[in-house]
Amino acid sequence: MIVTRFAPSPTGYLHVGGLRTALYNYLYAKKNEGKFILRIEDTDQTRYQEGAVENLMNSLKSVGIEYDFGPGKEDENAPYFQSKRNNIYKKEVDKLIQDGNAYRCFCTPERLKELHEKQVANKEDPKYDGKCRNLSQEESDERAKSENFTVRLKVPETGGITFKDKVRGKVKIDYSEVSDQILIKTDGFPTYHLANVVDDHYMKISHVIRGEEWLSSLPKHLLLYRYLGWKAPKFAHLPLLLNSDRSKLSKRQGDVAVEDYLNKGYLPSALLNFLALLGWNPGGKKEIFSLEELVNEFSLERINKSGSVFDVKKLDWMNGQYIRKMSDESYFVEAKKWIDESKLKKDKIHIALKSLKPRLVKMTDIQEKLKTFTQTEFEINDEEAKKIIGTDSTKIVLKSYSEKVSDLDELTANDFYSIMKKVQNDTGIKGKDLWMPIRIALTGEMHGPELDCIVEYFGKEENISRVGKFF
RNA sequence: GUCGCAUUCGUCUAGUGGUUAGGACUCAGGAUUUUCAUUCCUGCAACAGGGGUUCAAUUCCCCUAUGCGAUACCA
Repeated sequence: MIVTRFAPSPTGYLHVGGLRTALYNYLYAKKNEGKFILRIEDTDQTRYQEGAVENLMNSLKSVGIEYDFGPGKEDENAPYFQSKRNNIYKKEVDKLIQDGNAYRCFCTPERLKELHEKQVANKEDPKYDGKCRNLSQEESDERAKSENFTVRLKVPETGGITFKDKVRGKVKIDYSEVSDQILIKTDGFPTYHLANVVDDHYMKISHVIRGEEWLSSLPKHLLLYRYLGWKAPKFAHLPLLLNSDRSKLSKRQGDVAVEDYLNKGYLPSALLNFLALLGWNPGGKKEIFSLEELVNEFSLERINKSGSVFDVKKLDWMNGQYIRKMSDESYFVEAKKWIDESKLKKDKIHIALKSLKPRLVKMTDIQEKLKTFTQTEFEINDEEAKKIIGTDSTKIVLKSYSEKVSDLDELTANDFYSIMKKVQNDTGIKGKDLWMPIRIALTGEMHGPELDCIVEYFGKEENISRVGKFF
């Protein structure tokens, strides 16, 4: 049984990099008919943020990534908050200490800081010097009664470990590079390393798919599995998402929160598609994939090794593709979330919306572009437009147009073309000189949606009144 | 500093011991469109550098450079 998990710490919002990690875990589980778990890693009390968990879960939900087990979906492996699993960690740590694979450390933060500075100054590897490593059982027990202490992992002094990563292949790290990691903090909470290994074991995680920043600490994790007598899961370390200058994707250079992108009018499906292809691809020339297709195509073998730049331009393009690909019905539903319907003519709202469909990059663009239809007063700002609207030829066209529209009972897109034909015949004016005056008189702009949509939207009376102002 | 990982057009990427190194985004040009957008076509543009191995290396090995990550009582 394939079981994967996404294990974020609730420090604020869901990062797009986190979403990609979640997505890969989800895809791999679903592809193999396994389970996908959400676990909240909230062992650092100092970083706790009000509402962060809700925010995280909302973001996941709104992009359509659903977990099989996790907060609110408990099974026998619950709870899914690390802060509520302390008794489990305690038990395992006691075992580690008893077996001599971990030890209490009574060093103060001050001493540790001093040690670190000294090592850096001497150009030594900064790592714990092992002062408390060989304390006798009696001394350790005795001091534990009155002193604060942490618990450290006893890393072998010699040798090393070679492990296989599903993405990187063989990686070799010497134990001399690995410090005696703190497993339990003075406040009694476990560090990531311990909690992670213990939880992954008890939650029967088969594949750990996580960011590359964890690759270097894998020896510690593997050591824990060994000391605890557990079989380690398979590991896949993902390449990082980068800013355009190739630094780690950060808030300073643009949006990183999933909710920011959603609020800006990127469609969840487009965001997921885009993210999926950052660091993975199925090999063909196809680029647009539904979530279902991603599930079918996904494989760990095709994950790239190097970091990828998050290019918003490409996301923009992809979002546009998704908007255009939508059926009109679902597009209307989506579009209505982004507009103030009361400003539009109820019976003609779909005419306006549809004319905008090929013109949108993000759903938020719709508000601005709708102005063509909603504004009742406008000034002509474009110099060329001003020139065109003032010519005699324009006045002739508009007058003729107005007269012909007046003869109609109703003005539809179809009528519009036959009317324009007549205007052309009567005035002898054609091409740009014929069409542009109508557009400018109606909208004040040189550019915009298809004229027939605009004309039909406004209807007979408004066409006459708008055009009438210019001759 | 040390250790680890990485390196194909500006960006995302495909690919191979012998290829005109392919696609997508961006950009430029063109076609369609009464405008803009869409759509379509064309073009620009890459195997980090140096050594090996080999008849042949972008592809395999080593070194260098560069980038990133780790080196926390953060995850």
